[in-house]
Amino acid sequence: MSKKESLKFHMNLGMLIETAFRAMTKRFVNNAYKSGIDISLDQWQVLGPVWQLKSPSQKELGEVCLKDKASITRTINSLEKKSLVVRVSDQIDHRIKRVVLTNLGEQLFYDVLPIMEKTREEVRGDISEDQINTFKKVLSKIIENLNVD
Amino acid sequence: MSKKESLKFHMNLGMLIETAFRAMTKRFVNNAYKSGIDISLDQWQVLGPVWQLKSPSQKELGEVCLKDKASITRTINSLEKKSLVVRVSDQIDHRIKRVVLTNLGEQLFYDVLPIMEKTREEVRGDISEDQINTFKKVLSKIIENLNVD
DNA sequence: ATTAAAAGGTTGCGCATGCAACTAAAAATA
DNA sequence: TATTTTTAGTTGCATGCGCAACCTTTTAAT
Repeated sequence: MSKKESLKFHMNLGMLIETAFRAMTKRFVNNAYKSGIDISLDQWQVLGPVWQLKSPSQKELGEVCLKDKASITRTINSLEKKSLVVRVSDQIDHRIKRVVLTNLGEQLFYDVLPIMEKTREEVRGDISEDQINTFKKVLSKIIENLNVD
Repeated sequence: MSKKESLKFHMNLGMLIETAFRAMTKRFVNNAYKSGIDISLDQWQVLGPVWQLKSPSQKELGEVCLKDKASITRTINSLEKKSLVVRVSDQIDHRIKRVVLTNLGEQLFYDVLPIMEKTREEVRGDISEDQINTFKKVLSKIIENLNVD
């Protein structure tokens, strides 16, 4: 067993999850970078739902992305700075700001899709469908276990 | 299916991992807090190895904890500020700083152990041993898939 | 022995998170 | 209608990560 493997062997569940998560994030950002696209994971996590939901409010985005409203505010700021989205005040309810994709944002969205897919394949590698399913089931179970609500 | 469940249903692998990881971290910190102990996950992740390795260098800590040396520096700063560890220059190699537990640090270590264990049990809930094993195997596989080295 | 290269740590920068306090607008209540 | 409560979003603060530049000490090369 190599030194690296031995280390991994001693990792507990928490460290394994953290390591896997960071590696996945890094790989995605890196794959995008190699395609000349500068986008962070959380920006992508927000951009997707903006495309999908068609000018959602920031609150809706927060719910779908499972993110703090403060985080949404800041991510939208970044996306706006890059001219990928714009904020539009809701005509009826002036508290609400709707987030709308620009042409540039839509373009980028379509450019990132295959990168996302490629990353997904790299992550899965040759892990069997069965194992992936159990894996997801366990993750959901863990989340459920920790959900007090 | 409740709204929350429906959301979870649509989460992809990455989001599941992220959510689970954050929930676990939060639960650990919270359990510690409820026992009157103020410690963050990463502080604990470093404190453990300090106890286990007996005055390791910061470099060694970084390797075991899978953390950036910059992160180690800052975490040690925090731990030192709390008087849980001290830095001691290596007598032979003056570049190296060894991290040593204080009595207070050792005390806290022993106090946190059962909290760690409790958190672990809460995370696992009634997930079967088999499923946990597959789960870990998949995580290791993912990490391996993304490890270029 | 002198110079060059490598190793251990620290610091600064950009970015992301969570929490709490705050503003403005809308809804509920009296 | 006037007042209170709730809701959507923003901002400030503390915390953590990763990367790159930097300092100091040690090791390697010539």
